[in-house]
Amino acid sequence: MGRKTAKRRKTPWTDLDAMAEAAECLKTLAHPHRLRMVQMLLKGRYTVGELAEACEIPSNMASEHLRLMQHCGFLASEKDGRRRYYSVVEPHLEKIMACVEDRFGTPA
Amino acid sequence: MGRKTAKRRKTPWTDLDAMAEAAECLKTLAHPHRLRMVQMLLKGRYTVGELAEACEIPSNMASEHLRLMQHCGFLASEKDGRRRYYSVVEPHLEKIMACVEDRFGTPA
DNA sequence: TTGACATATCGGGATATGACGATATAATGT
DNA sequence: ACATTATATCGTCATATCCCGATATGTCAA
Repeated sequence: MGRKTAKRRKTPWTDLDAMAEAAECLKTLAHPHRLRMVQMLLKGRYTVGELAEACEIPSNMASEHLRLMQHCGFLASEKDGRRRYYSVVEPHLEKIMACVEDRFGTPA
Repeated sequence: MGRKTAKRRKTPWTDLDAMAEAAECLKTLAHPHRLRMVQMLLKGRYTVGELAEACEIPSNMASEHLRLMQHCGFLASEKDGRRRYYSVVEPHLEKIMACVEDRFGTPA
């Protein structure tokens, strides 16, 4: 008798569709201002304006970066009056940022 | 007397130049075929042709991807006759790929 | 030397991304 | 109601990236 129900895979590697999803997410992360935003948001909640100031960019651009990161599941946001607070919801970001800090320098 | 030699930093975050370098590296990684190549190379040495076949792309494109990854310090290569073997030299790739596999699916 | 193979490089064309100004929406204070 | 603040969206331009065909380089085998 042959193998029962075990699926046969052509290669032992993660399939290319999943790799394409992963690439999308990594591409979203791969931007200096977005990296700083994630680094900050891993430590606490911040508004668009606070993140914009820390990145030295106008707030409309910060808003756009945050929209991208929310869209790919990294962040969530919550309104408070006329401000909007963003925070991290993707748990893997912590490990990835730890790698980045280990390789490219930890703050202070 | 004040603090001795401790450097004062404007922000507690990794500076934006370092983030820009990190972003460059992440951007290089953020491609489905390059992700698969790294996944394979973390398990052993492969030639351009083997990597190209596994990614279902022509070998000239594989060569280009490998050149990019070598240029940013991820890979090294070694010639053997008319073939060229690539391998991983950046130690952080293992952890990052572990994150990717954890989030987007481990092979088999 | 000739031909086949493995890899690398070059040039172009389509598409994606980033930055920016202008404008829009929404909440607050007077 | 009106002005102000905080955030979001839109259109555009410059640039970067991706994919591909064509071609070049280097190596081996006959």
